[in-house]
Parts: sequence; C-alpha cells; structure tokens
Amino acid sequence: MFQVTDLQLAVLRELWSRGEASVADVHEALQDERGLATTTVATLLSRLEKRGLVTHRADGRRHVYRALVTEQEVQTALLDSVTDGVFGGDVTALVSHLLTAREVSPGDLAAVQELLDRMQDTNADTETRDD
Amino acid sequence: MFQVTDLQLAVLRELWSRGEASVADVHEALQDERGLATTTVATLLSRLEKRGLVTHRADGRRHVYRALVTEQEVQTALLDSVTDGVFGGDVTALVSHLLTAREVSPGDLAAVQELLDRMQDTNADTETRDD
DNA sequence: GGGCTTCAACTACAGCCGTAATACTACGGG
DNA sequence: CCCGTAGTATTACGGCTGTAGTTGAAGCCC
Repeated sequence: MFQVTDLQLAVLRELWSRGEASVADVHEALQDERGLATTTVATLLSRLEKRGLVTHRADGRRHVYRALVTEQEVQTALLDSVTDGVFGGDVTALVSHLLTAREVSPGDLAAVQELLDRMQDTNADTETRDD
Repeated sequence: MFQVTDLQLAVLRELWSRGEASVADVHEALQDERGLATTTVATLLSRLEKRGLVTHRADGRRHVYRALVTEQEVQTALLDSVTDGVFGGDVTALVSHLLTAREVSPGDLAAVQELLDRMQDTNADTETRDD
C-alpha cells in the first residue's frame, strides 16, 4: 500500500521537506539528479494522487501538492517489508547486518548505544512497576 | 540490480534454503501460501535467470535451479536501499525507528546490546593499537 | 481581442511483473 | 513404433512504471 519506488520516493521527499509544492517546484528540485521533463513530474504526481498518497489544491491554475502519507508511515512500511521479507522478522539479525555490512562510525555506535540505554531504562521501569 | 519483488524473494528463499530446486520443488513449496500454477513458477525462474540472479543445470529433462546471488547480497541491497532511500543514510535513525516502531522484546534488546558490545570491543582494539 | 505563454489533461509507448494457457518435445511403456 | 505423460518454451494479457509528446484551455501583453 505504501510501497513506493525510488522515483516516487524522491517526489515524496520533496513534498515532505517543503510541506507543499507545485509541479514546477518538484520539477526544479529534481532537475539536477534526474533531469526529468516537467510533464513527467506532473504525471508522477497525478499517479501518486490516484493512489491516495498525495493530494492537491488549486492555486489559480497551478496545482499545489501535499503528501497524504507521512515520512514515518513510509519508513515503517519499507522497513517492515525488508525486515519480514528478507530477515524473517528477526530485528536483531537486521541490526547485526546493518552494523557489520556498512561502515559504521564509532559515533554511530555510540548513538545506538545511547538509544539502547534509554530503551532499557524504559523497559526496566515498566517491568519494575508492572501495573 | 539485486532489487527483487516479494514474489521473486519467495522463490529465491526456496533456492537458498534448498541449495538447488527444480521447478516442481519450488512450485510445491510455494503451493500453500501462493497457489501458483507450475508454469507460473517456471516463468518466474526463467525471468530470474535472464536477470542473472539464478542459473540452472539440466537433470535429464528437468531444470534444476540454483541461486547466483547470496541471501546476504540481497539483504544488503534491500537494506541499503531503505537506509539511503528513506532514512537519508542515517543508520542510527533507522535503528531507532526499528526499535520503537516494532514491538521489540527485552530479549531482542539484549541481543542487540551484546552485539554492540562486541563491536565496541573490536573498535577499541583497532583504535588502541592503531597500526 | 488576438497571439504568446503557461499550465494541466490526455494519450502513448516500451518494459517489467504477475499470472497462466497453449504448444512443443522427449521419454518410457506397451 | 505409437501414445500418454511430464516437463520446458512460447505466447498472451492486463496492470504499473518511467518517460514524455500533444492537446486544450486560461491568462497576459500589446
């Protein structure tokens, strides 16, 4: 449902970062990396709208688009699909793969550690006073 | 390149777990969850072969397929695409999302913690005697 | 008001995917 | 030697995607 392709994602990112954007806005933003025609961008937005992922309001003759799905929702959808699809739902395996296959800076490690500390605290809390 | 769909993944998983498998094998394995025709499975395997993801040897008249990509490679490809595509390459953000959005058992947390410990040890090593 | 400009809507087309029917072929049994 | 059977190869088709041209309409400049 929230499964989106690379290109669709690029468009959505633009909407997320701007809040609202006209076809021309998105076109210009993607110009460098993609070099698409304006009509192509318009087509993409239309299709995303048909799928219910974005919507638009009219500003004079211009269409100003806005995402209907949040970045979090798409993150969750894609991440879940990878977790379940190729890691058999094993979160640990995924993290392990992630931390070993990519070069992870010590800073990253520290950040994850800190995150983990916070979660363990929360967990301990709920377990101590389990009401 | 290693971007694969859900269904293709199901087929690959079968090959990974069996090492080798005939069309009939894969067909039967997927029968329950998918209920595909045998020819459909054959088509899928042919297409995967055209893409270079699998290959086959002839066993009499039977084709016995074997994956040419490892599970790790596909894991890496999909995970990277999610990491870069929707988390801006931020590993920490991804892990954070993963650990908060999904229900993670204390066991999982512990496992990740342990993994992290090992990595930090390794890191400390290389940093201490940096030759 | 008529032409130029700017938008969006419609149309197009190739490629891949899911799905499968049909066609072809080799092999084993009688 | 012929037939059924088991298996592959070929063909089909609708849907989605990437990509964009063409058409149509609204507005602006003289």
